[in-house]
Amino acid sequence: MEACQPKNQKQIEPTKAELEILQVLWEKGPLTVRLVNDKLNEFREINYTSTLKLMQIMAEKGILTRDESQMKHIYHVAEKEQTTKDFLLDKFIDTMYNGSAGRLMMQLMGNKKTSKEDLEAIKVLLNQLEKK
Amino acid sequence: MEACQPKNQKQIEPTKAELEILQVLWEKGPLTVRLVNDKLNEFREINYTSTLKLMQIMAEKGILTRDESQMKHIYHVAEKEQTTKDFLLDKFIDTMYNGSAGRLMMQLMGNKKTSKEDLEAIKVLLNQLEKK
DNA sequence: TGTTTCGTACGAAAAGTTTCCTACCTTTAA
DNA sequence: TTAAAGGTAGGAAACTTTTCGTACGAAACA
Repeated sequence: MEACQPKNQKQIEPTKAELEILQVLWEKGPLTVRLVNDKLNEFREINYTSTLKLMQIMAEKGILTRDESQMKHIYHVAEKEQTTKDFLLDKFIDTMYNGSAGRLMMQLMGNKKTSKEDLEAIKVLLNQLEKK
Repeated sequence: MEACQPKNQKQIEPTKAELEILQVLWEKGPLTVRLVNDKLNEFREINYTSTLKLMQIMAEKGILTRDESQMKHIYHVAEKEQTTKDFLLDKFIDTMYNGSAGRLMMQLMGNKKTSKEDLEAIKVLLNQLEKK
């Protein structure tokens, strides 16, 4: 079987289901399909072969790579987690805040989800950035 | 024709194309299909009836309401812009940062998209929040 | 050694989303 | 008063994404 070539083009945008799988792999590191599927089933019912198929497609697209040296293939995330997250964050900011990260910040600061600790940490970071 | 009832359930998640339309309406306020379509065509080719259909579907789903008193129906966003954005932001934080707004903050602060002015504004906001 | 369990591969059905054709009505303008 | 322009409605085609059935090979085990 051929090695899976990542398409040499701009960042690939994962679908919703693909993102679920990425989350598992980001958290746990390289895994077999079985283990990914078990994890997914903690949240929702999903057939083993469905997860398999999805991960095979992701490998074709170049989102994942896999180690086929064992019978149980091991799937790895192809891009660095941070690279993908940066990309998705940018896209989110573009569509939701006209590309202004500041506006997103504003919304976050007013958000109940931002805790006191978060705000403290931000202050520290701000000071660090300022010194440079 | 019946008034369009928003489905009485949890927040509806707009699709990609629906979000495009929401963006136009958020920016411009209530509009006819024609005007929304014109705006969309500044970015990409899209047939008038496609936009019409989409907006009709959105009305059915309760994402939009419409004023049918004129022949040219006027479409309004049903939810407050901020409500929808809060919802989408929450979802984004959940999937990308395990629900921690702080982590998103951290990424933003390190991001090239956050300008000096943004950082300044954040500092001001931080101080305001602290005083309370 | 047979049979059960666990793995991959592949194709296609099912579901969701987007696009546009066609029909038909109203308004506008020649 | 007719033709053209512009509006809505509805259905179906096209495309994308998700799900799973079936086939078949390898490993585990009785």
